[in-house]
Amino acid sequence: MIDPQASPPSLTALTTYLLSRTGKTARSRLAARFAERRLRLWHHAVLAALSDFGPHAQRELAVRLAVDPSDMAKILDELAEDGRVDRVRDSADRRRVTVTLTDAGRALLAELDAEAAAVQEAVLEPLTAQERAQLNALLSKVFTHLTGEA
Amino acid sequence: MIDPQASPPSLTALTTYLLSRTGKTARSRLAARFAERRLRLWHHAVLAALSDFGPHAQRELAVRLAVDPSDMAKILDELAEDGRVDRVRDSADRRRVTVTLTDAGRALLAELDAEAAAVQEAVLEPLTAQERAQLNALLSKVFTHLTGEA
DNA sequence: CCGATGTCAGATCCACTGAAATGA
DNA sequence: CTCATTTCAGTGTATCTGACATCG
Repeated sequence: MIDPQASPPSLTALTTYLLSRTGKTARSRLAARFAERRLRLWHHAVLAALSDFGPHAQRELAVRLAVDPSDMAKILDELAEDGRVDRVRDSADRRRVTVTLTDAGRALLAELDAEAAAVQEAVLEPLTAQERAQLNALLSKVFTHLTGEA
Repeated sequence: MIDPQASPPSLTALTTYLLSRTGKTARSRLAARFAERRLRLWHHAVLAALSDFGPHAQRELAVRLAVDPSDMAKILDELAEDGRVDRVRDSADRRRVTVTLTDAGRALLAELDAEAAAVQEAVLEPLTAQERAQLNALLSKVFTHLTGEA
């Protein structure tokens, strides 16, 4: 019986193929966990951005995360509904809305970070600590290259 | 002026986040090239599997590539329409269809392989040959782990 | 059982509205 | 001061894809 899982060698020889496949698996595993909370990966990204960089105008958030502004509005709707973020109309420029992380948002972020760490642990399980550090360094180089050139 | 591209550090510290992002970029770049030929990534995967392993029953192809059998039918429709594969009814078991790569299919595969190599070169550009080998080895470990456990 | 067709949900993208600021 | 233009948040929609389900 042939192993039905065996991928074509000419594809697995491609580093970008491995990158796509493993990345997709990691992504979908985390998405499945978030879905149990009725959340998506963007919710995590938004909370992380607010935590790392402080309050944002809504549009800045969209630009920073490379999300369509219209989609950002929906994401923030959902977060605001559960009290994870505050949306405050700017008094100087009344078109703008400043988005702030609430305590409940910080609490949620901590939980989502833990989920992400758990998924990462499962995905990188066969690697030693040193190998994980290597992998992270290599991917960082590639990531910086890709985001910087655009 | 704040760099609008800067991703949240708490996300870029996650190896799985880097995996997802770089994998998605690589995937979508290649998909964009294929789209100019009115092809998708699955077409490449199917041709590669046929080239690596020889003729398949349609269902084996679907299992091997982890594609839903109903979706495999559509992919093969499109490849057969352009004469890239032959679908032959098995004379012994007339329910089964054996899929074979044609010469035109082999020619297309060579072109798609070249496209994939070009995208990979662009993505991995900042890495030395040694680093690329390291990255491939690490990802192979992770990939084998992920596909083997499921 | 196998292949084919159809349906559904999710994500991305794009066009548009209304309010508010800006500048000629 | 007025009018055209631009920017912003928010709504709605078109499209594409992948997963699923039903039919022959």
